[in-house]
Amino acid sequence: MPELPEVETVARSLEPQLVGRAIVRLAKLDWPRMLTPPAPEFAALVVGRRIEAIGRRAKWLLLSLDSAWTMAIHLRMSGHLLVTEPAAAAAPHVHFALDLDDGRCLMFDDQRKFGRVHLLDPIGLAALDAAHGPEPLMDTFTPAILTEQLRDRRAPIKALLLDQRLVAGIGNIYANEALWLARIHPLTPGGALTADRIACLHQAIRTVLMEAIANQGSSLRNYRDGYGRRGTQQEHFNVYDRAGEPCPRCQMPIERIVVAQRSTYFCPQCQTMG
DNA sequence: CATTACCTGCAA
DNA sequence: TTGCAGGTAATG
Repeated sequence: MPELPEVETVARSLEPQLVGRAIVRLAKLDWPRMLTPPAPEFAALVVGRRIEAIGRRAKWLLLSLDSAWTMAIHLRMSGHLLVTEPAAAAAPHVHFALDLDDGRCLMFDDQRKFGRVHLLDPIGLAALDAAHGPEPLMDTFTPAILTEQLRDRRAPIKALLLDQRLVAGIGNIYANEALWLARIHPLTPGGALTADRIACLHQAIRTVLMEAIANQGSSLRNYRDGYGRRGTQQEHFNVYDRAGEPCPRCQMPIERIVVAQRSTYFCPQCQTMG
């Protein structure tokens, strides 16, 4: 469910609740395959440790412990994290919970069980970092870098935007929204985009992600922040999940096609291949 | 490269 | 009953 803006919102909402807290117990684990390493080793490495900082890389949440280890959490499609009273860990989709030293509990609720929690040493953390492309909201993401990434690529630009090795953190919603904003047809081969269109796309990616963060992300089904609050960006979608509705720019009905096995929404009039 | 698998729940 | 859902890894 969450893309970069949602994960960023979760990180910011968890920070005041978790930084400085110590982990006192692995309180629940009813879906063991979500955890690496396995529970006994995991518990031995985290119990008694303090959470020093919370960050994000791509769609991964990173909890730095006061040791060499980092807890890396991926919410995948339906996961969310909450800090609340320990009794709430009994809820049916809470698969993992850590008791904290303030009497509260960090819990991972995940209906579809795709989410993952990994404990990484510095080498593992470096590998995670290296597996992803530039962060689109950092200065390292430039039109020149994007041009480099798209050179000679024949795949549709929509598919390329979902590839985390090209640019980190974009998912299905914001790929659709960024292409609409840049007026680019989702089937345009990546390598066929001209320099000015790539510059436009670069700016569009940053704009849609920053706007979504300002609205605490999009809550369609499961997404909530670390306090259980919904985002409001879903109220501002221009094309996502709006097949048949008029394009906000030209009134032509939005179309739905499938690209890279994902629903793709676009305006057939104002989004072009060239 | 494109399928398929991983899971559950909801709406058509 | 079928298809679809904010993601990615593992297969052909």
